[in-house]
Amino acid sequence: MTAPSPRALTEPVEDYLKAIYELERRNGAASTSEVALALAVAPASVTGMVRRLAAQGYLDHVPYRGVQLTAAGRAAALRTIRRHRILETYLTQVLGYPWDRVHDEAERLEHAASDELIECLAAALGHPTSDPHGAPIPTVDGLVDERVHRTLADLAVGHTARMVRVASDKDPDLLRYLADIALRPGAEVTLVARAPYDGPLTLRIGEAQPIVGPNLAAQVLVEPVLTPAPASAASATEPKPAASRARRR
Amino acid sequence: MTAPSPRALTEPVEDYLKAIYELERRNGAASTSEVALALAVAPASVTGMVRRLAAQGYLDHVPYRGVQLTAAGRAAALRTIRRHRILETYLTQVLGYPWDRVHDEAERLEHAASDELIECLAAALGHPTSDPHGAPIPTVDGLVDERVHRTLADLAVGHTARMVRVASDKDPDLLRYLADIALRPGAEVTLVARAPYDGPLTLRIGEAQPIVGPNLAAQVLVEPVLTPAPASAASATEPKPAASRARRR
DNA sequence: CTCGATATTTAGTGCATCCTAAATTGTCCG
DNA sequence: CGGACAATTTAGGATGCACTAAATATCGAG
Repeated sequence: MTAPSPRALTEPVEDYLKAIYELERRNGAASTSEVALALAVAPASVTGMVRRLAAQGYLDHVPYRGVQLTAAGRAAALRTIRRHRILETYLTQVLGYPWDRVHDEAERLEHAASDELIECLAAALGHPTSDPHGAPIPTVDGLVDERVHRTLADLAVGHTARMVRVASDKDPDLLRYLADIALRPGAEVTLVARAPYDGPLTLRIGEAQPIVGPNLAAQVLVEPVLTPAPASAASATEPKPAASRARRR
Repeated sequence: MTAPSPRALTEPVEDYLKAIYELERRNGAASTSEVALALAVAPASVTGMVRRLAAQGYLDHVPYRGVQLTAAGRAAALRTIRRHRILETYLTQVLGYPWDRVHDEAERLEHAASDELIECLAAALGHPTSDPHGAPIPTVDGLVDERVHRTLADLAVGHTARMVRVASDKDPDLLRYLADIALRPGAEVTLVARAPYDGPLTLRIGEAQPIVGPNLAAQVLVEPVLTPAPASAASATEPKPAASRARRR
């Protein structure tokens, strides 16, 4: 019981935890400025909030070094993510809500909907395990299959996936290139690096030289390849030993 | 254009406007302390908020005298009420959401849902004109049929209605009494007075002496009787000349 | 190993919203 | 008409969360 009350997180708090969770998952660590970028707030604001969240047991903060979610923080983040994805799924599948607005709508509703409503929607949907973008929906007790990534945008740095399809109408040049060199059935891409938040990615396709692509990552569908590289291969969230590129010392 | 931006009302602001609207409709006026009672905040807080809302053109405030919604304020209140009622209807009818929790859920969602989502839900429901409690749902352009009241709780002071049915399991004594003396088919009740917020009511049934009842008003279904008494009989919201018992001078 | 570029934190503020306690005003009764 | 009492407003704070500007720490280059 590090966290105080059961359902008393403010909207900003939920957003911070969610963003930190996502950064940790994708980059292995979350720095002040990355969080600031993700939430579109000033770095100094992040420092302040981080201090408070650390005091409340949602994360560990080593000044000038970075943050790590605690179990409580991860649980809170996952609950918010579950809400978000259930909502997106419901809005899309049941209400036929327009694609381009589903995300923002869910972003606002996720803070207002009760757990009860969310479970009600989940039931109506037949307890889906992934949202319309293919992202996994955490279970009620906070378990996610972290290995499921459906687009390049969801890949963690250092991980490899099998490219499945490139579906987009924008940026036809790069897409043609990708289709040419990479879409031999089952081609594999490895995410070498990524710009701070949702910027361009650096990819290695097969054994070729790494290339830098603009961010159409969300258009490239992939299927995960079990990478032995970075130690852990856990599917749950519990004891996840601070992934690949967190600097020790 | 008295109100500044289109969709930039905070949650507290929407709640204040909604409460003031409801008080104005039911009592003909809204005093600081009634608003405070309705929102469970200190009277001093109401004064402060009222000052701000008046400055922004949502209401007129005569210090020590009370508040009146402006057209802008009424429009904002009605939009929130529309959201609330559409949400309640959807939760109840489509999701089978438990009765006792619909209200609170809608209360939170109404501040987060976009107009677009609300219209989407309304369409899915076939554009209902009243919510599960029988309360009228304002239209998109802010029109309500103020004459529709389905329970005694919705009756304005001074108005008369025909009692239709008493449906409740609690307070059997009073109910039996009501059934005895008042439920001759088509008996009429007039609301003489009501306690500050949702407290007991004073009713006159037919020509009998007024009686004071505890608040089971929500259990007594009524059907409106057009009362000629208080001047206006408008069905819209626009030029509604400050109902019955607002003290002039 | 020192220096500078960059990341991070501290300091000092602002705004929205709430609170309590202390004036102030309005009303109504004798 | 003059209080007394209730309703209301003012004064003075507190909290959450954001911001800017000014320190300060870290890290990679030379």
